[in-house]
Amino acid sequence: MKLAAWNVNSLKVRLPQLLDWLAQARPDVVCLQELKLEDAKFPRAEIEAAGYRAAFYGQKTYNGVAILARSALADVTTGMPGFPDELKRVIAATVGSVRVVCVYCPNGQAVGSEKYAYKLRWFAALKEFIAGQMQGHPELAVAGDFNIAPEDRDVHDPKAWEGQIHVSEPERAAHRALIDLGLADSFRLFEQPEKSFSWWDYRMMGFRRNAGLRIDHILVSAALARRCTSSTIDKAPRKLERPSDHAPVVAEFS
DNA sequence: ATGGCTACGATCCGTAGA
Repeated sequence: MKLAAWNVNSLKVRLPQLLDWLAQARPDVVCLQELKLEDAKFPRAEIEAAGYRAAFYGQKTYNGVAILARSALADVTTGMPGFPDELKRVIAATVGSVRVVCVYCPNGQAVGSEKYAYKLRWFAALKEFIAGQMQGHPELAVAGDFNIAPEDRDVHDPKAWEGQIHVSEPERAAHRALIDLGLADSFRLFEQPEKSFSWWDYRMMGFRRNAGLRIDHILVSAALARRCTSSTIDKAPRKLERPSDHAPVVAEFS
């Protein structure tokens, strides 16, 4: 099974790139973030014509998540129980024996801001939600845009970013709390090139300078980690005209 | 000098992202 996560930064704008990428990469399951469209405008026909079923949870302008799969999506849930949120950030579904949780974690804007406090509250709720999901689902993946670079090696310029949003210690502690539930960062199960990132700023020629962050992750339970045969970042779509600022991350399982 | 793009929905600028 090939599982991917991609923040497309507007599904409307990126749909042609997504369809091309699905045809080339042929993932079995794809977690999408930042659809930026309401459910009535979800391009269901195009996605189905590409061979995928879809569960989606969208909203206008901001946020919005979806799970695409070549086989059936069962037990679809949206949001997190116990954490009412108007922002559409979480959708989960079972594909085969694997529970897939697709997340678009809050950005946080700036350390100390109201949005930062919301980000930390949100991650506390995510930890509880995932702990619950793990109860009934030994094979579990949490995939998406976490908006946290877990370690300095996930940051192009750790000095410049020190203490900033995406790398601050409370954010990294929130990420570690997920790992401590018994999840593994699939990317770090394997030897990886130095300076591997999944997001690059549109400004300042960020991609050309490889001035990026690794903030998109596929976290896997122990049972799934044992089956994981690769975990990579596909930079090809970031090189296209009018790209998303995020690249897809991809993990394969035996 | 702390912004520089991009997307969006509102107008030709503000909000948000990361």
